[in-house]
Amino acid sequence: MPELPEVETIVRALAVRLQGATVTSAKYWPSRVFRGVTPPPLDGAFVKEVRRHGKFVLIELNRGYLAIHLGMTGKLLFDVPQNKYTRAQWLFDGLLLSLEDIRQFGRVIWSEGLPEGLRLLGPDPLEISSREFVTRARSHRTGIKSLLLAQTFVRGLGNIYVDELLFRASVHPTHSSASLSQKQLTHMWQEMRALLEEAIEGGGSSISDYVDTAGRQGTFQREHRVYGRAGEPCLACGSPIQKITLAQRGTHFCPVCQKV
DNA sequence: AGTATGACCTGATGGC
DNA sequence: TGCCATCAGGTCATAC
Repeated sequence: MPELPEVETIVRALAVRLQGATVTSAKYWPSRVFRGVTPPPLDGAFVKEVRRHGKFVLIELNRGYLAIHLGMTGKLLFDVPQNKYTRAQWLFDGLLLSLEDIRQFGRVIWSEGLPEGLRLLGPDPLEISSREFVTRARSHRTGIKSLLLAQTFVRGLGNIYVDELLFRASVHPTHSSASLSQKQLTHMWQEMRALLEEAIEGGGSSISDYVDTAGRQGTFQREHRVYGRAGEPCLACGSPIQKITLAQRGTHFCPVCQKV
């Protein structure tokens, strides 16, 4: 479900309410999200900082790091009662935070240092320089869509925003990354920043599951130009948006505006 | 290094 | 109403 803009929206809300708070209690229900390793109770630990690391919500406590990945259907919600999809609950000075995850593709990682799985990710799309983006992209010879989806290339993009980005950059999803010109990649870098900033501004995209910590939907789905618009006219040229399967992911693009 | 495929989970939707 | 297939904001692991 959530990609960079959705996680950023969640993290901003968490930061406001959790900064400096103390964990009163923590409860974990057995589920796949822990991958066999349940975090310790954490009673008395306090929150130093909450930030986003790619698609991970990272809660830095004085004793270590709680990293939460929401997978496809994960939600972090304030003040909701426990239900059959509740995987964890934390009480922060009387404020209840619940992790719900229907499909259990999400993950909760506890580590005293920054978890290795996070350290191995590529640079943040909002922090990478244009030069580095161009250099890195040209050092691979895979298709541009699969490269942008690889969290080791840049951390935080997912299926929606990659499709939207490639449309804005007028690049076909299967175009080889190595053979994109410097000009094309620089343009893509600019569009990437603009897209993500607009999406954060809109509170992310809600297609089916995504809601913020207050249970509210995002609004950026209204601005999608190709994602979920198969068969509808391209907003630039009018030809029908095409949907194909690439790397088992639904891929939306305009066959006229996005040439190989 | 790349790509292709299936696995992991549960629910919603559409066709018959 | 029921059954079946397909699809879904994401990784992983394995095999060529």
